[in-house]
Formats: sequence, C-alpha cells, structure tokens
Amino acid sequence: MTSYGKQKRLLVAVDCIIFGFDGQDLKVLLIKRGFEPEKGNWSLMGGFVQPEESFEDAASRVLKQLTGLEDIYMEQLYAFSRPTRDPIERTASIAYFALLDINQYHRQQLRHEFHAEWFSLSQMPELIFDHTEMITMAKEKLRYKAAIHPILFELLPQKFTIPQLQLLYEGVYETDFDKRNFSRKILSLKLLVKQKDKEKESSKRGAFYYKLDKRRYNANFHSFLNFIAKPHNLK
Amino acid sequence: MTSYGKQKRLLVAVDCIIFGFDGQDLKVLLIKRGFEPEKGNWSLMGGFVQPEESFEDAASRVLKQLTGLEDIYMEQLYAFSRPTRDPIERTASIAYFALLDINQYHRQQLRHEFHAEWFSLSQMPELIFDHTEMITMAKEKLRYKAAIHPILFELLPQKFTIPQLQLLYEGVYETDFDKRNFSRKILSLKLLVKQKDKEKESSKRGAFYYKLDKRRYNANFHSFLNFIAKPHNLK
DNA sequence: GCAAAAGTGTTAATTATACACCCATGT
DNA sequence: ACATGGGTGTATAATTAACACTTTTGC
Repeated sequence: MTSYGKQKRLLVAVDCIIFGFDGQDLKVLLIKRGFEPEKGNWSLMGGFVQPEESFEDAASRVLKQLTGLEDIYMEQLYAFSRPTRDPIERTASIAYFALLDINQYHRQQLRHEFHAEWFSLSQMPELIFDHTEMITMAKEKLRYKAAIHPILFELLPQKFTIPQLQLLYEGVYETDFDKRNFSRKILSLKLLVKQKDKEKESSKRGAFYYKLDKRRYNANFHSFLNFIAKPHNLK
Repeated sequence: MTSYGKQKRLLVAVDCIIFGFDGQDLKVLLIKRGFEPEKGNWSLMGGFVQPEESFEDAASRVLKQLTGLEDIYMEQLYAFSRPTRDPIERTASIAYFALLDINQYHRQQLRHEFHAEWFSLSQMPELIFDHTEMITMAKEKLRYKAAIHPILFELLPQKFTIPQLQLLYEGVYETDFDKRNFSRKILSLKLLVKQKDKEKESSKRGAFYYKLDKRRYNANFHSFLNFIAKPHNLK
C-alpha cells in the first residue's frame, strides 16, 4: 500500500500576515501579487506548500523570501478552506502571523521584486481572495494573545523605552493607557532590564532604554498581563 | 487558466477531538480505525476532505457520521502537517475539537461500526500517528479558552446543577474549587436561570437545576471568567 | 524660562480568597 | 437521629483604577 488511491488531493498554500510597528501604528506588510489571477493586486505574501515541507516550514520560507529574516516569531492562525476561495483551482490556505521589528526589515530590504509596502490596519487597500478576513482574524488573535502573553516585544528592537512600548500597546488595542499604571504593570513582570543609556530622539529629557531579560522572557512566557478591556455587558 | 499546473497537491483530512463529560471526568471519544494502515488501533474519528466541502464542513460531517449529532460546538484546533505523519502518503490533518453532551451521544448511539469508546484523559490508549499530540493540544486549548469563555456549558445537558458544573470545571482544570467562591463567580455572570425543580439523584436534599440564558449566553460569549490559575513565577 | 515628554506615589474601588455553619431530606 | 451533599455570608488580602505633580533638558 503506497497511497490512499481515489481520494482527491488539493493544493495547499500558506499566507503570512506580517505585523510591524513603526512607533505609531501597527502595520501589515503587503505585496503586489506577481502572477495570475489577480496579478498586480494587493495581497498577503504566500506560497504553495512543497512536498517535503511542513506548513510551518513553508511559512518560514515564504517569510524569509520576502523579508530575508529568519527566527521570527510566527504562529499558525487558521486554515482557510472555502472551496471557491481561489477562482482558478481549489486551494486551501494556512494563514500564519508573524511579528517582527520593522527596522530589521528596513535594513534587510533590498528585494523590490515583490513591491512590498507597509499598510496601517486602518488604511488597508482592497485585497485578493479572503486576505482581508485573514488580517481581521490575525488582528483579533494578536489582541487576544497579547493580553495574556508578552508577545508584543517581538515588534520592537532589542532596546526600547517604556513610552515606546506603551505606544505599541495603545496601537494594538486602539485605546489609551495611563502611563503610571502602564509602567507599573509592565515593570511588575520583571521581564525588563533597565539600560544605562537613553533614547533622545523623541524628547529632550530622554527616556531610558530597556532590554528584555531573555531568560525570564522564555521562562515566563505564559504570564498574564490582562490588558483585555473588561466588557461592560455583564450587568 | 484553469489550474496552477505543476504545483503538487496533497491529501487533507480532518480529525475530531470529541470531548464529553460523564459527571466525573473529562472524556474523549475514540474509535478503532477501520482501514489500513493501523487498522484496528485507537484513533480519533477523521476523514478525508472532499472536493466540495470546506474543512469545517468535513469536520461536521465526520462528527455526525460518528455521533449522529448536528449543531455541536466545534472549533478549529490546528493544522498538522509533518510530511511523514502518515506513513502511506503525505496527508495533512486539520484537527477540530468538539464539545457535546455525553448523554445526547448515548441516546443517539446506535452505530457500533466504529467501535467507539469514551476514554478519560488520564487513561488514554496508544493512538495512531500524531493523535496523542492533537489531544494534548486540544486539552490545553480547552483549558485556555474555558478560562475566558463560558464554553464548558456545551458539555452539559440543558438542565444542570451548580455542583455538576463545579465538578466539570474541576475535571477540566484538575483541581478543586471552593464551592462558595465557585457558585458566586458563576452566578455573577448572570448567564444561568434557576429552575423550580431539583436533581435528586446525587443527594437527598437535591440541587436546583439551572438552564443557560441563551440570549445572554450568545451576547456575553466574550465575557471573562478567569479560571486560569495564576502562575507563581512572577517574583 | 518655558515647553515637552519622562518619571514617579497615594488613595479608593473592585475583585479574589479564605474560611464555617445551617439546611433539607432519605434512610 | 444522623449522614450526606446543598446552599449561603463575611472578613481580609490582593489587584486594579483613578488621579497630579516634579524632573530634565533643548530651545
């Protein structure tokens, strides 16, 4: 026995929702699709799963192809499978979302072949297939997960300031936090190590840099932050 | 253009992790696999995705095939894709987990063809392929999700008592809760409607039945319960 | 010297935890 | 009358939320 015979096989692709943070807004990296159908239209970066690779491998390959980056935080989002989602031929897509330091990407970025651009979540162009739905779901999951796990650090450079971190959280949750409560909450996690130097671009006084304590970060990855806004419908 | 040509297609299956609660332990429904390879070994219920159905459709079909039940709570768990996970031929599997009232199943259960049996999570037999991993992940996700969303009601009959509900939560989290705090927390959600009749099997005094307030349940599905045990590693 | 952002402390409100007794009923 | 499980209240601790002033420094 070397196959399951008459069962129908199908194409499987991966698509990557690549998040970055520019200091102000949460952004997603999109490309201009390079082949038919929908050639030239905005799309997530994706690719077909190859015979020897897992979906995770495929997603990492696709991410590297676009950004040149490896060892990026990535997580499976959802398997999209509406039979008609691709008009040419049935293709399922396993969506992954990735969080990266947008500056890393800038440094790497020499590949114009994909015509990639960062878009704010509030200014998304029309996208092919079900990619808009994918991004909506990714954003939800990011919020959900970041409320409980300290993953947003993946969007910042190695050294960052508390005000930068707060702007990031505020961007992700589209809300404002009280800076006293915010820094107390963040620092109470004991995940951050204060540096001696300051970031002096965005203020005269300057803000101290912090770095992640990698040991504690890995150990405490399951810590809870609880940034989830409480629902007000529990009357 | 009617196909993507040279790209390799692959088999895609779905597997269902079907949870039930017998009043004491959280259980999973397993079958004896009916075809090669691994014929006769314990396995999750699964099936190949057909050309005209989404993964969700396939999972519902498979669930109905085994249990006869429809409109069951089901959620995509994860896409498993290790190229060699099935020794015969590459087959990816999209795992879904389902929560059902075990009594519904008993009532329905006339199909012996699958040799299905309920197993406690602590007494799982050896399973084919990566099915053990799937169940482990499903259990984690169930805990994770149930800490935040009131989904465990899906495992109980329409009418249930607070002590039954507490046993369920205790089973899922493998811990004990204080019954005063438990009932206060649950009732504070205002999702339950007290009935006039009592369940008299498990005690002389009898315990009042409750029903879900479906309206509030649907509206407040995103409420937070926070049964997650706090980690003690945040010193 | 003043504008702009960084940094820090206290109080009140809410929520979570710990804990013990009375109640109803079948035997 | 007693054993069994059901049901409830209160006091304390922990956490979260609200809020305002001082510091630094480049201009």
